[in-house]
Amino acid sequence: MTRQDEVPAELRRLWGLAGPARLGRPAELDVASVVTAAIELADRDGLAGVTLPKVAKALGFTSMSLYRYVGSKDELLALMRDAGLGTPPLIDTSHWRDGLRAWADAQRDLYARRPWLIGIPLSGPPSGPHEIAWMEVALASLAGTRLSWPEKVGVLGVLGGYVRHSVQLSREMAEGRGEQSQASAEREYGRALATLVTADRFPETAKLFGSAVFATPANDDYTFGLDMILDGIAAAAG
Amino acid sequence: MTRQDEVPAELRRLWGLAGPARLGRPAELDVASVVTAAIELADRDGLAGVTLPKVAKALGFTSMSLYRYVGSKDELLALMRDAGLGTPPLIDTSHWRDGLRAWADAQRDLYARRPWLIGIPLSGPPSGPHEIAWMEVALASLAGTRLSWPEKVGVLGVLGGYVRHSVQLSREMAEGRGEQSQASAEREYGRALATLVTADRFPETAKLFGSAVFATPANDDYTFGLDMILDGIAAAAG
DNA sequence: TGAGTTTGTTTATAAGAGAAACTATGTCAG
DNA sequence: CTGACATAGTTTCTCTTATAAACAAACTCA
Repeated sequence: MTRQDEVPAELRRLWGLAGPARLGRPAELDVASVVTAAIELADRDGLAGVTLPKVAKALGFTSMSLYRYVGSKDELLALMRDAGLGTPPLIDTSHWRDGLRAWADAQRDLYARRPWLIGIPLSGPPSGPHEIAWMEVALASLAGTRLSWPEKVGVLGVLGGYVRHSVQLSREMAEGRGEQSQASAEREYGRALATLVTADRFPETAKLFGSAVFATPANDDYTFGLDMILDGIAAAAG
Repeated sequence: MTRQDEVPAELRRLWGLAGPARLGRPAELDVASVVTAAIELADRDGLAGVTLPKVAKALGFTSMSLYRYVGSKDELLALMRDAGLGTPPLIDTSHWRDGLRAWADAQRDLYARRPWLIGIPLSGPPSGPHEIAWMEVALASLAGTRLSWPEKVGVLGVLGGYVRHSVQLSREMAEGRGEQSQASAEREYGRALATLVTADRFPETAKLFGSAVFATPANDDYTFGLDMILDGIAAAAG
């Protein structure tokens, strides 16, 4: 029955256990509105565009009013993260490999849609309802395997970390090819770098730079890496 | 011969291609001193302790003087990252699996010694001399395999991302067990969370939370995950 | 109706990033 | 040897941000 007392305020806000106080001046705002406004800002201007003053202005209030709802900016980020994750899609978890692949793909799509999610440093174990819902799907996929709990956690870490990392990387590369002016700057940067990475000091890397890897679409790389990890899991989980 | 002209200033600073100007007032500082001072601060106070005013004070100069050497704070962070990586240890790269494992372990040690390295968001492809030296070691390990260049890059991404992620995670857990007062707070937090993660909504996660995973040392998990990834690479690389 | 409570605002502080103008100190050409 | 020029470091200034403290406004309930 989750007694609402004894639950830290931070968790209560994460799980939406607010319950409007019936004493005192009635609230015009609530946590959800604040978080939604912040997310809209992040969707438009990226994480750097999210500041308490800006969120407040978007809502038509002063910065300080937000502190009645979020405690600190870091907490706002945590709330944004959980709300931004949203409810995971329905995934068939009867076969661990297909389940995990679908899970990874869904996360990838999500990160592509909300790049700023990656920018929020995850501090602490998963604790928001959506975060845990995602975790539940992955754990459900692994339920049939003979992995121990710590091993399952390890698998989640590898897989989740990979998706994050992969999206972040392909994002950076895409930015490089973004605008015309920046593209040429990036090209020049690459050429200058190539002159510094000489074959005598860095033989393999020099070969790599000579192979025009950084021009290929990163989609195949993602699939390759994912399969690699799934193979690794297969070796451990049977 | 790496013509120093045409190389962007940022790269020139990263690679130490300064060459003291022989015209005008002689410099009392240089990039290396600034970066060293910043790293000392980071080693002591973490990344949050690194601000331009503080670095400048540590050197006995004003904040603004630093801009003669680093361009922006982000660039300072990039310089710190490369310098903080340092030269990779000598690693036997004749067998890819042993080579990669040693590479991963070395990175792990490094991150343990300089946790703030993980906090610096890596923006853009590897471009500093040390960063590239590390990459060279990993690529050298993979030289004997039949992987394509994009596949090799994929392997590096998975492995490097995993080490980062793993260290970051174990670090967070260690912080949780840090001080006495915080430990109890953390415990209470965990108990409260456990009441929210009910078996009806999150059956697998509830079981996980009931298994006291978060008390185990994370070292085994690291080895497990690493082996898993190496197995995956083996499946792809022969 | 007034005490207690909650909300939003005002005001203030402290910090940081960075721009612009200025001063100090050197080289070199004549 | 002197002035033009270039480079270094400083001073001063402007924004922007997070957040604390005190306060005013709005509501409930005894």
